[in-house]
Amino acid sequence: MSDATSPVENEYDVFGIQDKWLPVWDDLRPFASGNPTDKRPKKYVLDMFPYPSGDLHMGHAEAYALGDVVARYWVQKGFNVLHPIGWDAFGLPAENAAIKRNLDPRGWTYENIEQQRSSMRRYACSFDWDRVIRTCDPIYYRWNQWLFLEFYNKGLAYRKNSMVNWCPSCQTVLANEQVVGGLCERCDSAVTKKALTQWFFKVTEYADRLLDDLDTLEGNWPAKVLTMQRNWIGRSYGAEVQFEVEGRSEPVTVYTTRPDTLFGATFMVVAPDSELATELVAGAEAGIQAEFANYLDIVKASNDIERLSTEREKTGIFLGRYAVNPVNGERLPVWTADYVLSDYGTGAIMAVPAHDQRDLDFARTMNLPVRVVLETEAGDPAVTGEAATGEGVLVNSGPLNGLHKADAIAKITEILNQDGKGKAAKNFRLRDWLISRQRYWGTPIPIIHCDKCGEVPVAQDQLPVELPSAEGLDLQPKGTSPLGAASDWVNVACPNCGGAALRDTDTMDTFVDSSWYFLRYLSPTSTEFAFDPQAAKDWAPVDQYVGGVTHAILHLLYARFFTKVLKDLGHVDFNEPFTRLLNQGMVLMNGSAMSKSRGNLVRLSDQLDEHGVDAIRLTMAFAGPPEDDIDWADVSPAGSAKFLARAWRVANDVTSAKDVDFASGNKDVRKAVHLFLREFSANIENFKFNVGVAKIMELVNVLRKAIDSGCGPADVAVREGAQELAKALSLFAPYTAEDMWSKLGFGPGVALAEFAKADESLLVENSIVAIVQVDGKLRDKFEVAIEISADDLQALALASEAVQKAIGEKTIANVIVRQPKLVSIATK
RNA sequence: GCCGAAGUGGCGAAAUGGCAGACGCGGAGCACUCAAAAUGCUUUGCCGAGAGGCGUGUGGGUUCGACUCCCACCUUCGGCACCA
Repeated sequence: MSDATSPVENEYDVFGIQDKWLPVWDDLRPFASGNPTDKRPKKYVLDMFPYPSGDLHMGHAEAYALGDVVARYWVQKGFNVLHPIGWDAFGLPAENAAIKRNLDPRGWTYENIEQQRSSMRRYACSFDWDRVIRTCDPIYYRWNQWLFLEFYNKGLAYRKNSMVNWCPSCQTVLANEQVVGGLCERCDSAVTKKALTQWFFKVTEYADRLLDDLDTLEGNWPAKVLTMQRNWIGRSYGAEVQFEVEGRSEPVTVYTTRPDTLFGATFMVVAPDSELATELVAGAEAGIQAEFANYLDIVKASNDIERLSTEREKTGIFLGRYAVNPVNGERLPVWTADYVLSDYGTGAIMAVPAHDQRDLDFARTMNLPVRVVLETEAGDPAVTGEAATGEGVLVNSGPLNGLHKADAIAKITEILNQDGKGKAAKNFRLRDWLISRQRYWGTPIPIIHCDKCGEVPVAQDQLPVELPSAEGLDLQPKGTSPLGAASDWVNVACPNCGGAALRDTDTMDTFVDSSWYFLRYLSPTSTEFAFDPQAAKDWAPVDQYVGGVTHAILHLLYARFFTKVLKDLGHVDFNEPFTRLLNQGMVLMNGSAMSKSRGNLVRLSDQLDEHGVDAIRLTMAFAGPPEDDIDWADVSPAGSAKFLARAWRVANDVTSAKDVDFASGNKDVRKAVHLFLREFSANIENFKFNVGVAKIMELVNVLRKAIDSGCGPADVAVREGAQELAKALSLFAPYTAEDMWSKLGFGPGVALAEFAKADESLLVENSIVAIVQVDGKLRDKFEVAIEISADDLQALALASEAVQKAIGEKTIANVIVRQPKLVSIATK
């Protein structure tokens, strides 16, 4: 044992304190939240759970550093904070890695989880380790299956055949949300379309609520995320209009947002891959049928990348059929073209080339007529090639003539309604969520297919439907689920009739797992509930969610959808899962995302070995606003380490005894400490972590100066400051803070030490520096009493030599006095 | 193309409409040292010897006063992208 004067005890030893405190915390368990007698108010702080693909990286380090600031802050504000962690453990990367290395995805996944868990412990994350969940555990995914059946029984899970997104490389279908710019989110292959029977969740039934409830999150979620969600849901208002088609008994319904332009329709277009197109062309002459078949082949083969290429020529063919405009009886040729989508609206449109750019482009390509029905300031669309989409007055439109756009929409909708030819309607860009996947490493869908009985849900008491062992299964992607080959597993007796039946062999999209995991943390081991309803009442919804903006649409939309369904099913009593959301930025290196192929990868473990955990965490928080990206090339972990040593020395230099009354301490130092307390809280609560750290640095500078050249290390105000410093630093640098706390004479657990309240009586100012501006420019400043009168302040300002000089020959036009802070003089 | 956000020193950044550049990185200088490292202190927007002037993407506007509010433009980034 070294004594108190040995150099080792008086030096800041970054790695020594890590080794010293880690085992102490393991025993102390400061962040356990499960004590039922805990009377502190509750707060639920949640970090997005990681995918276990290897060890933690710099991005995790930023996310968990910032999430920890929030979680630790509320603990030290006296709250019982629930801050859990788990693993989003199912999914393609594990499966692909398993195939590549010829391993079971299980082993790979659990090894990575252990690796990450150990790194999180070292990183001093303030997680409650009693509540860990892993979505690939049967005890977890059993409840995915339960939820699926809840949805199924409500009619919210259904199976249908449709054209779906297909990734030819992953050999699986993808949800709309997983197609990014026409590419597979996971592997960047060009996504194509394929007709398949797949499971969907009926998100569209909740489209209105998902959109409207975003208003309740205003101010608490980043505006950017709210906008992205609104755009994604994409609600539009318009009308459905019925067109008779010659030779067809049923009219064809089209959707339009511009029913006011109905008199300007000059043709109709149906989506080539729609049933309607196939049906209509069947009644056409043979030549057209052949042409159509050819066109449809071309359309099906094209992927989204080709479709997205800009300035693409419009293509399409005439179907040889005619529709009738319901308002004027005109015959409109019916075309098919791939610019009309089969899965939006009704898959058929009325084309008004004068007032819709796409219709105009098509009309000009195919030499179809263009008729203006809305007079605007723009030129003739047929000549300029620019559709007139602005405001104007209706012409050539019978009863609508002379009306403005909005009035015309109302009027025509009314007319159509009366005549039974149409009605007001709305549409969404949002599509139903395709949740089945043709891969192994996911939650089996708890449905049994029986030739006699059809889809039969697995009984509740038969859950979970456990994923069979991967042993002996060929996981190579081949377009159908590998589970189909597990014959012992697939072949079952129908629960209904007892006859031979087959299990559904698809697995669920892993976004199902993450859509409700925040509830599972509340009772992570329950075999009775997905989540304990009482615990949900106590803790949910999440007060503060922290995670990357990459999940701005998919995960957050799905989790919001689940929450609304669970509310309707009576399982929760709130509408929105995440009350407040913080999106942290990314960690870059030299301006771009880190990657092995770019050669700019910075390894977290290397950084931790070089600078220590605390310096890395502090650097993450201090680099800038949390929403902004951090370029690791621009920041200085060495500078952070230097600062931590400086802070540590302050605590080490304190010589006064603990448990003293601070009232006798140096007034100036005390004032600085209490001003710090006030500002620091505000900064943290407003996510200005970088400014909060700057305030800590200022406090250290004040204390350093007080010790070296002020009141000295024995003054109790220095102790007061050092104690609050250790507490505040604990949010960013838990090891250093714990060691400082120990130097100050306390037992382990600075993370549980509550902040002192700012003593406002110490912050009362009796003088202030007043400033004087002449024509908006600062010309003088001087100290004045806080209660100075406006007249006195003005007199002082005008008497100032510098002010006189600035005014010079000019005459004073106006003097504004804001006592005691400011005098503003305007001249002319 | 449409929607949105952002432009402040050499760099990361701060600033309820009221002292622009807090805090830090980097730089310069000094002290301690035989020396170096570490540490501490001073200094550091630009131009100018100085007085002083100029400065928050550009141009206007509102205001006694604008990084902050309004309009237009430029640039960068993000989202959506044939959604009728």
